[in-house]
Amino acid sequence: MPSFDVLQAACPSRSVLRHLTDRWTPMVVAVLSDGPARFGQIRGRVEGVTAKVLTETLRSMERDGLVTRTAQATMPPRVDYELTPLGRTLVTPLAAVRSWAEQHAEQVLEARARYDDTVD
Amino acid sequence: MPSFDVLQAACPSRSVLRHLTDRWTPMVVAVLSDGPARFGQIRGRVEGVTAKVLTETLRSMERDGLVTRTAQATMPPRVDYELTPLGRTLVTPLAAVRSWAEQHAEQVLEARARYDDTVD
DNA sequence: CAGGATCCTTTTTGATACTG
DNA sequence: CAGTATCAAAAAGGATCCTG
Repeated sequence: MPSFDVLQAACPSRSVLRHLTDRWTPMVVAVLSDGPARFGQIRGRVEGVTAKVLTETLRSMERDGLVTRTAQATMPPRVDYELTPLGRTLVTPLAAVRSWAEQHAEQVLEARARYDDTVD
Repeated sequence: MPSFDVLQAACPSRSVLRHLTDRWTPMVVAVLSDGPARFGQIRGRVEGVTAKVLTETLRSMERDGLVTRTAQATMPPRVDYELTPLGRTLVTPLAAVRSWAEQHAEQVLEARARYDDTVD
């Protein structure tokens, strides 16, 4: 079995890492970790995403095998998204990073203020 | 104490998360987790970064209080970077994501192939 | 060696209007 | 409702040349 290494330029794991760290991916995973959700529900919880970008994010996640998309051709339409088993293995790692951001935001903000203060 | 939530548009933790998921940040953290390193060493291990972008990444990390920068005004100059205590708390979470990317790259690649195959 | 300064290309993200 | 299509803006990233 090949060993993947993100430090290597040509390693495919880089494109995987890239997607995981897309702007909205960690948030979408956070929302879907609570269970399946409809497009509009996701959009409502992830403040600030536009429909277009959310669609792109979900499409990319679907392509990578992280979520499933179930559409019902009713009127109005209803589309449900759900994490796949693979996607679920991502919940913990991404939650850790997201949680780090929330729990250390204060310290980072202070560090920035200090840095910007030292006008050197 | 305020509660930070990345799902909220105006929450400062979003900009923190944004930086953590910058293209090169997880890789730089991975390299520095082995101990302090010089600019050139980091650049050598993180394949593909240009000096300009690596400088920007390190500067941003320094501003956020994640690394320290120690310059020696010798000729040629020597600059060492090292994770701060705060930066060190980031090693595990980021390593988990990076590790996920490496360990599931194969599955993701397969999922992509399947998706692209289904030309629907 | 470690960068700063410029210029430029690519990638992402967003605003808006429209549709099955 | 859940998108798509277009257009525009911004941001990130990169190539190249220069310097203490």
